[in-house]
Amino acid sequence: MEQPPLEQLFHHFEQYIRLSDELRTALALKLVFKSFPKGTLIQDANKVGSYSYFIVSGLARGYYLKDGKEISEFFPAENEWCNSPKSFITRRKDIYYLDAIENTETFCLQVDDLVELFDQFPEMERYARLSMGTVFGHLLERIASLRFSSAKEKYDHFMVTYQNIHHRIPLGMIASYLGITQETLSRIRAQK
Amino acid sequence: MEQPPLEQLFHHFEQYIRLSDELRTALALKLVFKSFPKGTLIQDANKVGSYSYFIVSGLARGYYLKDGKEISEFFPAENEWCNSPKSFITRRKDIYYLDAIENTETFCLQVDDLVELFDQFPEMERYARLSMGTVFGHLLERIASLRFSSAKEKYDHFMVTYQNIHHRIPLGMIASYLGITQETLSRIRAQK
DNA sequence: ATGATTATTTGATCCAGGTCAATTACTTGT
DNA sequence: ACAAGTAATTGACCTGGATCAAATAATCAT
Repeated sequence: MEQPPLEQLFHHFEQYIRLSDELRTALALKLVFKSFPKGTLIQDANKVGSYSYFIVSGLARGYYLKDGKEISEFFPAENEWCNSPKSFITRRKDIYYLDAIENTETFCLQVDDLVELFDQFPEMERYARLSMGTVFGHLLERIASLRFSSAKEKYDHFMVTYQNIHHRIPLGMIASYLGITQETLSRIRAQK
Repeated sequence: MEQPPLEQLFHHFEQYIRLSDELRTALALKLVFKSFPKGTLIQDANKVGSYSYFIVSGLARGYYLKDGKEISEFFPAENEWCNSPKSFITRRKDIYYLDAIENTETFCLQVDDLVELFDQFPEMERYARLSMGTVFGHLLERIASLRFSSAKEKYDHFMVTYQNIHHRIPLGMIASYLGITQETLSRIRAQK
């Protein structure tokens, strides 16, 4: 196997904080490189999600089951963390499954190790706060977009916010993400 | 005027971190007590929202305008922070207005002061990270609830998550929060 | 208290998008 | 390359909730 590209992850951190050599070393010791082939389950809703995965390459999906159907909720891609947020924070089970839409390479970090890092490196707290702020913004955007009245408006908004990766996500998943049926989405796409 | 009830705010902090005397003093110096009579604007979307308000008593509302109509987005109440999240973080204008649904008493904190606190007190970073986690969970809940199929389901979910304050929020605001018309909400309420 | 303003309810009509069903593309493994 | 499974499209029909309109109830200022 290749040398895992830790530099990519470090670069991500440095968008928020300056990484000391000590912190680099500590991170390198705790991160485990892990690959998920396309279609594989990354996180099972029946288990506590004690891991967070930094995606080096590939594309994942968070979803839950409603009336037996998979409802897609988010699509973490390269340079984003992928986890079951509530489960990771509260250390309890939550409703979210995660799976790999594409072959996905990740660095895996255990919640206990993260907590240790928080205790040892105050700048990690800062990183967490600032990067959460980014995700926070996305969530607010998402909430606003979900209330766009028409299916077309929702789809248009999706195409803008996910312009880099929308073509990598199957239609059915996009439909459930938008809260519309795939038939409707298919028709919206047709009439362009 | 009464002595502002700083203890209430300190108590809130202590749900996440232990407050040193130094941090208490620093907070006390930076927080400004401010009241908003019912109906008053707390934050104008045409200005950068450089303040965050900790609500001591009362009830507020975040909303934005869509096609000239007010769309309610969140209802911060006692012991919660009230701000225009994206504007506060990015220091740019955002779409959100905030107003007081009831007479509302707050402690006001300026973003620059908060940044100073982050630099001086690492435990403030931790507080921010942990309390953001709480709000994060609420947002995810909210996103899930917005996709409940029927208007009735959405309303039922609202009644559960806002069980303590739902009776204090006018029907029209609840309707826009749920993304349905007030007529529909009125009918749902009638048929119980 | 009283009129004026604002919020809520109730009724009638209509359409966007859901459901059900069948057909046509794509994938994927052998 | 082919069969089997999965994903996307297309068609016909129907319903939940939107819209428009008007009546009633609640709140507020004087």
